[in-house]
Amino acid sequence: MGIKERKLKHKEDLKQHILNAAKKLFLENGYEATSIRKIAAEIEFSPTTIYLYYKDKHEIVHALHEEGFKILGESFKVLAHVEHPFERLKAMGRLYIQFALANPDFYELMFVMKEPLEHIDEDCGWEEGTAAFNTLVDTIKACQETGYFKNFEANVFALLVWSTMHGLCALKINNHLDHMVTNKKVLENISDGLAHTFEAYVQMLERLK
Amino acid sequence: MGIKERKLKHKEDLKQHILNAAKKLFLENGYEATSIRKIAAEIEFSPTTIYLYYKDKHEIVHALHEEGFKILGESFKVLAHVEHPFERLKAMGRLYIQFALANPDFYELMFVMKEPLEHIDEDCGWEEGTAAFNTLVDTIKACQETGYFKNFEANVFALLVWSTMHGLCALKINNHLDHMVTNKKVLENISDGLAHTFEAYVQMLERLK
DNA sequence: AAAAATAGTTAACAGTGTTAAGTTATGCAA
DNA sequence: TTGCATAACTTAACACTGTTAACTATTTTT
Repeated sequence: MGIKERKLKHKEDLKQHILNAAKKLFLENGYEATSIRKIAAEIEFSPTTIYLYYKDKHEIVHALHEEGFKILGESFKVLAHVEHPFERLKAMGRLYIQFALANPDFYELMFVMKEPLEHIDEDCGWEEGTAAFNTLVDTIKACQETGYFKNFEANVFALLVWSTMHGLCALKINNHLDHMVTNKKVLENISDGLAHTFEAYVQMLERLK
Repeated sequence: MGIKERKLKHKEDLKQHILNAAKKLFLENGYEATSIRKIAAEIEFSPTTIYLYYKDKHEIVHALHEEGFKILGESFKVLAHVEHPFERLKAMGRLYIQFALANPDFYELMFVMKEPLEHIDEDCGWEEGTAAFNTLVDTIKACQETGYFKNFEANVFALLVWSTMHGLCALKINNHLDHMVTNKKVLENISDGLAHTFEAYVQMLERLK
């Protein structure tokens, strides 16, 4: 009983097993409560065993961060079926917010925390993020071809759009919006859902035709 | 020598003394390296003494977070001398970025981390943040009176502006922009300085007249 | 002078990431 | 089959973290 069937034949299996346990704890209890020791307990191995498969905690959290991008990428797949560029951009924004609200811990790992990116493959770049950003740039460019955002450099404009979305999501997730709702009437509708604010943003972008 | 002149007559003095030590360590070595024990060592007191003046670490980091708002508020004072609302809005943005880049650790404490806001005065609200946001709202309203941002609810629009600025600063500070500069030509100018991107944003806002 | 309140300390608990050294089991050559 | 090297895993420890209970020494009040 205590010592379970740990006949995971290949190394890769256990490596994945560790990651799954980490993911489970991460989703259930958040980042804070996901320690090496708890991951070890979850898979019924000694804490040090984990270091045979992952260099350090950074590497685990980086792997989780990649998992997050898989989830986001998966939800972005539907965008291929949205013909009109601006509609695609809007849908992208909605999916982004949706992802952030549904997976706040993953969002933090992917876009807020610096831990996953530091000490991991020296200045090798941030592939996942760059890829996601490039699809945004492409969409912006497509929008420009239909008359939107004229006279803007696509990359810079994409960064602005992303920043707005990220700022919105980050402030919401870190409770900075909710903590501001003392002025009851003033900000009530804002932090209710981001949907309302997002629609105003769309309206704003629409004026840039 | 070892036991220095610890004749800080009043309690408040030592409380401030602790905060100054915390601030020093915080500025020198960042948040990670600012532990209760190190603060205690800095002021040559026992770690537990700190708990006689601050309930827990949250309270200290909250006090630091307030210090940050004092610095930002100080730099915002010059805005009173900027007559034209839109010019004032632009100046505000520049000062915000300037503050974020000059005091990244404070910025993180004030707008990124949730630690300073949780477990501190239950749902009592975020006075500092709310106050700062209100001055933004006022400026937006003033802009609207001179023809800008018509048909937008001031609060919502202010949140959008803040989100963009925050997104930009947060991504920059957390190195998410720099880690994306693998596509050398594409993003070179972007993460160089935020100034360029900010100017594009101003240009964008100007079109909403 | 005795009692009470104040200020600060030591020692400990329970937790963290991480590493060096030791153990056990596995597979392979002689 | 025996002997041995290597891989897989564990135990014990280090140096930290925030935090608390219990203790001491000093000052103030009665």
